[in-house]
Amino acid sequence: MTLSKTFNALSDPTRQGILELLKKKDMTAGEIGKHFNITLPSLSHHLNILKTADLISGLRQGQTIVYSLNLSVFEEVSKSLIKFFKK
Amino acid sequence: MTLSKTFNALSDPTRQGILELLKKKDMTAGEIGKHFNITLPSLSHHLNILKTADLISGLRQGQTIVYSLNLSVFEEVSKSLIKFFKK
DNA sequence: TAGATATTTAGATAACTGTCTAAATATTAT
DNA sequence: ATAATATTTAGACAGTTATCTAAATATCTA
Repeated sequence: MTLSKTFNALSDPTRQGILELLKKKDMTAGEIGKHFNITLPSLSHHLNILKTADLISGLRQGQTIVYSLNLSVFEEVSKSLIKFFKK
Repeated sequence: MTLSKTFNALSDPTRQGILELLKKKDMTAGEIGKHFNITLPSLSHHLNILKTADLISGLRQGQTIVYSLNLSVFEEVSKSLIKFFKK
């Protein structure tokens, strides 16, 4: 995953909001959706971008899909950013 | 400046390249342009986005405009990012 | 097997973005 | 003043993106 892709995934307010929510706890798509004024298909689109950037994972549990942060990737991205800014 | 705006400014490979160059030394638009296969107007567009995001400054010195990193803003953004990822 | 619930996929559309060429502006030198 | 150099601004265009509605898929329950 390139740094550009990651920055792009992070550059949308809705996606940032999704990540902020998932920092607190894992949530289903429906639960996440209640926090934004967009339709579920639009939300699904954002979830897919975050998944493609490897920032989150979705795990089906019965009828719902539970989303969670990929903490290790988060850590890695954080390090890349610090490196980018500090060097 | 919002974090979204900053991420957006950072999400383009050309703009990342410009920042990498300016980390080394201040440069004029023309000097920067030599490192990329885009026209000067396109480059100017990217410089403007970085300026709007407050990541760089341009100072006219006679016939040329010398661009430099806004180091304090860079520092600040770096801290915001760390906070975003760590909390 | 139906029906209900949760989520995604498909397809359309308006807005945004990166790029270009041509023209404009600013400065310097003759 | 005129010409040359450096950079930006204006306007157009193709590709991408965020959004929507409608339909499809997956799971659970009766």
